[in-house]
Amino acid sequence: MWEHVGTNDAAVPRSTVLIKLTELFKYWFVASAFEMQFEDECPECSGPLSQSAGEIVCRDCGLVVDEDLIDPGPEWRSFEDDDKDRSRTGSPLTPSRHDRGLGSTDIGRDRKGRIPPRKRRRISRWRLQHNRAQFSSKAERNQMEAFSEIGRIIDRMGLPLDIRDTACELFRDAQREGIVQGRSLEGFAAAAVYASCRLLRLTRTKDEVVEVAKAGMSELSNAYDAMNRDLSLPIGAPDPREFLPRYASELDIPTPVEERAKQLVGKLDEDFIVGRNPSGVAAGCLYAAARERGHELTQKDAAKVAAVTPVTLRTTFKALKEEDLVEA
DNA sequence: ACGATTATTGCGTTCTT
DNA sequence: AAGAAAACAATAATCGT
Repeated sequence: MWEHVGTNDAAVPRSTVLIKLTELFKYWFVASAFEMQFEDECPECSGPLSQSAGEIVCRDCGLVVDEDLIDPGPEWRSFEDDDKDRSRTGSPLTPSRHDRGLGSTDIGRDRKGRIPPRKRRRISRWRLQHNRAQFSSKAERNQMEAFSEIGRIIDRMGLPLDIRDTACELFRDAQREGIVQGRSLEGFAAAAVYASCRLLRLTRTKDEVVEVAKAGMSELSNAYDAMNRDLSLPIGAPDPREFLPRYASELDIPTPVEERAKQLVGKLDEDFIVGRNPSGVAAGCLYAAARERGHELTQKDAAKVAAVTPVTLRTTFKALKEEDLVEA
């Protein structure tokens, strides 16, 4: 729906005449269209919004701003690498389907029992063979398995759909590189989700993914490491700041305090941060900022949302005190 | 296997009511 | 004075290399 703006030139045929009147007018038009696209922000944390299936959620705090929308339908954008082909014929290309949504046919079941038994058996045999014929290789079957697992994880974690799409793309790439061989399929599904969260700056911890995934921690790590290495993803160590919006939202911490916490993370010595649990650092700075601004927050609660102990929170709080702006 | 970080537990101290 | 919260210390577990 929003992605339509600016990509579909044919959608504004009547305006084009007017637009040509002056260059100025043209720029105004483009600017206002752009603004319409992005003017909405999260009422709670004023973070960016994202549209998932049937609802609009905040990318930072996960607040559901609007739901039960009309499904925007197929996304008319190209999923090819070149980004050139925006053909509007044929079925929509969906990356989360093993065949990209092309030529899928399902033979339904007879729920009402109106088809005579003889015919029914024949139909059921058709279905079986038809479904078998859909997979020309083991790889395709694996891909479908992985995609459905990815979709399940995304759903359970309440993540936006574009995360799912890039996760599916990542899995494709991994498969093309042949690194899935001999490793857990579920692990790769989980790893793809984790990696795309990292890529799109919606960082979650591995633990959070493992909790809902079918894969265990070791499977995820194996797959993720392999992907990171062989696909050379541009992912470094997670920045503590990436956790702040979510934690702040869960603790009902006002935005200015969260901003202060972000600032504190930035002021922290780089040597201190490396090798330390980023979400622990985030919790420590959040706690420090809250105490400084007189916002009620105990170490216990702050540590809890970050899934660390008060003791680890304290180490960064202590460093904060020793180094600079935070009073005892 | 090793060094560093974090978790766990227990306990005396400080702050709040 | 009582209870909660924060600080401290020692040891076990875990992580990264």
